Amino acid sequence: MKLKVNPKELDNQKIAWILRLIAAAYTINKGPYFKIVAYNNAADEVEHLGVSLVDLWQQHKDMKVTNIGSSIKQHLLDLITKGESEHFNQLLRNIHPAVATLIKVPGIGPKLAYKLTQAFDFPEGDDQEILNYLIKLADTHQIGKLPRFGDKSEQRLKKLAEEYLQIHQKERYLLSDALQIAEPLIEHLKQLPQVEEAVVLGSLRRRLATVGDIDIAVKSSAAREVFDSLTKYPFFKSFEVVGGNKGRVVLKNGLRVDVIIAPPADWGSLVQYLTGSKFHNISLREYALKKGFSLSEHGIKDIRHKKLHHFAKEEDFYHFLGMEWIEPELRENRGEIEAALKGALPHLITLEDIKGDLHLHSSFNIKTNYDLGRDSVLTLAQRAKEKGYEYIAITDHLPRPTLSVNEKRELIKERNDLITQAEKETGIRIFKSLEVDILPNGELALEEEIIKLLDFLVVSVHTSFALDMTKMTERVIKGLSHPKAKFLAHPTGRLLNKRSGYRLNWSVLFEFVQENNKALEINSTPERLDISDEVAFSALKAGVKLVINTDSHSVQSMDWVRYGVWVARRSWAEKSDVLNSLPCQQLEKWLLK
DNA sequence: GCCGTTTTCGGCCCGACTGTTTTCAGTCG
Repeated sequence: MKLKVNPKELDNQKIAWILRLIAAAYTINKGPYFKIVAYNNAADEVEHLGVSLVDLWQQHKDMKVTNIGSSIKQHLLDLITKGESEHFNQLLRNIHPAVATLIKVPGIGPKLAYKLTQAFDFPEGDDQEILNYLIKLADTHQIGKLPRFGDKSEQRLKKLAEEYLQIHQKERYLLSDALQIAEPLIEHLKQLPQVEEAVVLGSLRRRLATVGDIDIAVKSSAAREVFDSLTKYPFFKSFEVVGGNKGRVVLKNGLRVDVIIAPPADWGSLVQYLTGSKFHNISLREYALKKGFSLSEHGIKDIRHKKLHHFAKEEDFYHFLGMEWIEPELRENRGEIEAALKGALPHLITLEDIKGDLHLHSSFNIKTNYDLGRDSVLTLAQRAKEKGYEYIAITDHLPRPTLSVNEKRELIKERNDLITQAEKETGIRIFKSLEVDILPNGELALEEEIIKLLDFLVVSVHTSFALDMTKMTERVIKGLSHPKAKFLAHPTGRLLNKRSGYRLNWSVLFEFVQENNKALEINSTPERLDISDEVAFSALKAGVKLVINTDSHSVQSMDWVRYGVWVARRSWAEKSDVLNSLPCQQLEKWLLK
């Protein structure tokens, strides 16, 4: 096959797929093992980059990306500039295009894909066409005739292809949805006398914005009894599989939860292993190997003395390797192992550090074209008090632009009186603010006479998402330049599982925000979580300050702040990086300056 | 092909599962 791409469509997902295809080509051509590993590592890296690789290299030509050295970079630059790479095409010359589709299917690797395309006359079409052909081959029992293939392989391949065609579009769960399923189940399990502890695992424990599945570990020596008791869980429907210490529970809403029972003596090793991330664990094993240890879910093996050390506590697992215990949110292979060895891990911000919410919508009828909140200013303030906050900001959307300035002024004055009243009643400091649209030309959609009546402004983009990166960056910077604009809300406009958000030149924006004493919001709305932890991580490196807000339209959603705090923790944020962890007086110095 | 607390050469994670076949290759998380 020949690889020809449209450079404009080269997003990270596609680049990663191409790198995996090259790794597959090396595997098929029996190339050196280390090159296969290198290309796969490069693919992993690109997939987890968080910013577009093409954008990155356009902004900084000599930007270093881990696991992409001079060689791979040159080939990728060929793709970006010319739409193809001679080196890649050379490697792919004996390989049928269908291989590129087949290796996307989990369960089909390079060798199997190659064998199939050698044995049969695959079409050169899209994924659907190729996989339908594979299904047809299985149905007509042609695969089973191949050497070292039988009925079972045939059925397995058919099932894999069908699942890919169906499930492949399946959305990942939002973190909030997964926790709503997992947390009550954990509580149920913890109440059993045979259960000492129960925790979520994997990306759920690391608090990723979205998770692929829900896994729970249970510390107990009585696997049988634990599984029996699960049938009494109110939302239990059936077991899909149970065997030994593992079981998959189907809940009444159809969702599946994997439960694994670990004996107390090995709890630490198992939970460490199953929390991941994969890349954290690989790095940890590489480090351990240099010290003569081999790591697994069973414990730490001393290679020379062939002795296996068991760990009841996860902390002890890390301590044994000579490092601090690492918070799950940090386990993404972003330097946490080096930091843990030096005793230099960040002191991550906690939920208790948050002193107020600076992005809340009230039910005050401000005659806006957008949604009103459901609860009054007073109700929001009372809830803030219950949460132990010192302050909040009421940041309703703009009054309709068709209203006259006088009408707007009357509305804002009426609302200001209401806020002052609620402030008196609750003792919570309430800032008078609005969430102001940044128009496509960068101007704010609100008159200066009205802005004067407010303490500060939250600015954000709600229209014309399609501007190119440079124009969008100029737009938000111009919007943020207003002296009263303090932070950019939901900076990329992304909606998880729905839209990817607009692109910004991050280094330019970071520099502006940092130099002008502004901030970027981590929006805690579960379907936003915007900015992402990857972007926040780079923002903090550039010295940018953050604010963590809920963008609540009701009192209930004020509790979403924990999701924003988790994003911040995943980006290594400490209390001092987040402005709404400041006590009220200090916050005012920044906000009202 | 890439990397660096064995740092510019020498090494590159671990165990389980599956299917097919008597000892392992391929794939995954």
